[in-house]
Amino acid sequence: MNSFTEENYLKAIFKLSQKTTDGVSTNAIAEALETKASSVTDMVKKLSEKKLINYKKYQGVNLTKTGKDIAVSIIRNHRLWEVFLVEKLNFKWDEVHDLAEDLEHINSKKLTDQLDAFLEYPKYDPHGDPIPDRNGNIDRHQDITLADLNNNEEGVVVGVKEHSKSYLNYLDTINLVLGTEIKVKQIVDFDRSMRIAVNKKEAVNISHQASKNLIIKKL
Amino acid sequence: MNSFTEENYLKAIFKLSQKTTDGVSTNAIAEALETKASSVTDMVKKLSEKKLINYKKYQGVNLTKTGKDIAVSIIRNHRLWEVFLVEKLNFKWDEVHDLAEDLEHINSKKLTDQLDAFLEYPKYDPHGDPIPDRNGNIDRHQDITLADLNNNEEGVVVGVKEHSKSYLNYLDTINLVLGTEIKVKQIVDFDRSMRIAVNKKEAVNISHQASKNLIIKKL
DNA sequence: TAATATTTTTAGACTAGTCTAAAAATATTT
DNA sequence: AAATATTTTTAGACTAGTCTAAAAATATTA
Repeated sequence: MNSFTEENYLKAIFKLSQKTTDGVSTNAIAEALETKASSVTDMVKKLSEKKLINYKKYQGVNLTKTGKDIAVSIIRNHRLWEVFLVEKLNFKWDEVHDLAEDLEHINSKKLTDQLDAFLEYPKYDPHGDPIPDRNGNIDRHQDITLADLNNNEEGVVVGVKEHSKSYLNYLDTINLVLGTEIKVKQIVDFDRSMRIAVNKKEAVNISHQASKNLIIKKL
Repeated sequence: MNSFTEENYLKAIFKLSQKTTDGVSTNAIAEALETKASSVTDMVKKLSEKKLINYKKYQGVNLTKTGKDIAVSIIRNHRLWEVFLVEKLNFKWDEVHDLAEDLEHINSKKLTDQLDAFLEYPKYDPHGDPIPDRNGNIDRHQDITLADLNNNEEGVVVGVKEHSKSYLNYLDTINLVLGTEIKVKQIVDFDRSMRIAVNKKEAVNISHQASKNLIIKKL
């Protein structure tokens, strides 16, 4: 059995290793977990002992098969709980992250699989992130963002790349949720902000900072 | 915020204080939590510092108002999660304790209350234990057990006093679940075992050990 | 009430995880 | 390639929670 702390390290390493080809650096882990590099070194030695990661001094780390399986199953838990909270308990999409962060560590294959069935095998969580299936397969969807669209192109919101409360809340206020249809009306050269039509109705202005974090499926 | 460990101490102290008029002893807590008396002394000092219990050396402890509120809310969580697991995720009543033991520490008033609503405000958990309401009121039901019934008396199973997997599982095998009707057919003087009719059908034999842990409402 | 048994507390040590400060290794710049 | 900057590791200390062994307090028995 692994502690919550160990599990959080594995999850962070997994997510960081998605973004890079070679080993995940000590500093990157430290930043992700808001801890110090020296603490990371200590933990990384421990996880290496347990054969959950491969580690050579100064070389960064990579997950082993076992380590990756654990990380993915925690992510599966996290996303399923988020669906539960939103669909069944009426939480908003900006309220569920912290709770799911706790719930994800409840360690029971049976619980996870029964929850999955109860929710009718959802494919995506409330932020559009794909939910790994019980074998750990993740349906990686492509990364076109609103910022990649050209003038007059249309798309549907399928996810977000930024999960902060403030961002999600802002999207809510301008009626951008999963499934919303968007058409680009104007791209402002100066600051790369966009004027967009939301669900064929009102045209709102959205900053580049905001548009580049909105994952879109082109229509 | 309190650690899981602190919460488990509060819960144990609460349950022990139900069974006694005066202070809960160090040894009793140690036994309940399967730890050593010296560890209990340490923790008891800490909880006393935090004003969650009253403690005077060698005198045993009692919960303060705040400590009691915390303990009750954890018990509320525990029992609501048990209902969820059994009603919604198809767990058996002998499978839910350990999971609920983890889930009970997820600390969110909103989560608890939404779960309560989702489950339609259940009054009892799958073992017949009363669920405290959101104000912490517990509907203490009386303690008549099957062992208290006389010959030819009838009752309905409303709970159990023993929560071990093996006991619950045994009850299942002889079709004794919540709501089962029982009639006492014979009381064996020698070992105080009973011959009982279950749901007006088959007559089975049940030991005193087993009958005294079955909470009954007389008919 | 004196002797003995039991319970509780104290003292000091251990583990997991964290930190700061300094040393060692690696990377970057000139 | 030498000098400098950055990253990573080490060394040693701290906290929460636990333990063993011994001392102190309380309870029981004769």
